[in-house]
Amino acid sequence: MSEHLLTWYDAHARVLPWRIPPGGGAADPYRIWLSEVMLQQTTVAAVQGYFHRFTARWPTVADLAAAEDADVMAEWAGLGYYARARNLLACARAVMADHGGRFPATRDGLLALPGIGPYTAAAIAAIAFGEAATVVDGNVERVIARLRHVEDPLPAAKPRITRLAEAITPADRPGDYAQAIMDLGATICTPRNPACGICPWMAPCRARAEGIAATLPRKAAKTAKPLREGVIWLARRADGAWLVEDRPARGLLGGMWGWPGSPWDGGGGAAPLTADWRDLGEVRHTFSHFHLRLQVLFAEVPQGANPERGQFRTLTGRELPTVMRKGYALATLS
DNA sequence: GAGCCGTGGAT
DNA sequence: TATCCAAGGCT
Repeated sequence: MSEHLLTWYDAHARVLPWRIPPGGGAADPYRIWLSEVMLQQTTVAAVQGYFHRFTARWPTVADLAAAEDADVMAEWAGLGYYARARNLLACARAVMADHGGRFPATRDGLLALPGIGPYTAAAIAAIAFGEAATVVDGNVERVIARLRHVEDPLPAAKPRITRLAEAITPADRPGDYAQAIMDLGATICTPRNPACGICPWMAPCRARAEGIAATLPRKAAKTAKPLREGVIWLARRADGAWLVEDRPARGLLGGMWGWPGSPWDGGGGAAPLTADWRDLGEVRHTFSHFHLRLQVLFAEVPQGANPERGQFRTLTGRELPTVMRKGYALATLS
């Protein structure tokens, strides 16, 4: 069965910057690792530019390990899930300090590194090191649920789906097979309107036979996102610098810069300094688990301004996470 | 196991 | 406008 999928992949593999062609030569574990971390819960289109900028600025794992934290966080800004960037640095430094500058060549060895979980470890082991490790991402969950007619809802069905995926993972061409089954999910076996008519696995697919392919996999119902509200204060000094503060190292937007603000509980708060604050309106943003509405207050402040919190920094806006960029855009465009 | 953790594009 | 969801990991 895998032969059929690989034949399809040989003809339809997408060309991506971090990918080697089907049957191609040795992959660079650093580039595979970097791309896989960036691609966690993130689309190919969103990753492309970031991957180019990171590899141009830090061509090797040694370069990245030696980088300043703030530079890496600023380069990651806008891509989301910022714990990935913190773990990226921790992982690069662990590779240098504990592994002689080379990534572990096995799934189990990779799994011990920060930011590398079951999926990413299997992907690197298969693609960069030729280990017949089984990748189970969202694509594979969907493909296997349909192929093997798994009606139990996710995430409870994940262990069973993993076992079913392992049972059909071939020993031949592990890296190509891993990318092939994910490509199948991304381009043919899609969530809404799967193109079963041109699928290389149409014949063995049990959900297709039952006529319920598009309804699988089933998923547990999600809870509604609550609305949180707060205020942010954007102060621009006479020299053009902006008042920003370092957010706590962990948690939401951890390690990133942000505007001084109230707690996001609707209760208001105190401005970071006394000034003639002007109401610019509001910005809205949706995070993974809540909606946010922020009132934006803006003030021009003198060069000698002495705020109670934060530091004045020269900004382009691109160093900021997206929700903070929205405030910056409101202030600079008005 | 379940909640936390971003963002932008598609529908 | 609301929802889904994309090469998940950590606690």
